[in-house]
Amino acid sequence: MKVPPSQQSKPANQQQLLQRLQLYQTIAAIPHGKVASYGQLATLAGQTGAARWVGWCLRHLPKDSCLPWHRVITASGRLAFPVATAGYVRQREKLEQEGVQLQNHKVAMKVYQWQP
DNA sequence: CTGTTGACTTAGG
DNA sequence: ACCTAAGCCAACA
Repeated sequence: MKVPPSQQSKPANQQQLLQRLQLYQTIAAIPHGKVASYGQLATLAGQTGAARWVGWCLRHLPKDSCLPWHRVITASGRLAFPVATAGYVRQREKLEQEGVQLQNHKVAMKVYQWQP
């Protein structure tokens, strides 16, 4: 059965946009001085198992975004950026600025991980 | 439409 | 604790 393009115009695109917005909202909810993992955020945003998608969204974040992207780290407590890269340094500075200390390039998740 | 890619995760060795 | 392999999802060529 054929459907005119006018009627099958998809909110699918809009739905995906809403998913991203919900992700942004979730990230914005991370308290000052706390951190969350990619997988954790994916789950909270309703996209369980989409940790890599979260990474994609952050990479494509608008430059003027005010999201606390620096509070997002890997599940093992490491920063997603390779050590000694510009991104790593920026994120680490912002975290330490909030009182989140790193030891051996790792964050103590037991202490700093956000628990909603 | 199929194949790659990546700011990831988890289970095994 | 570190390395590898496989799984995961959306975006992109």
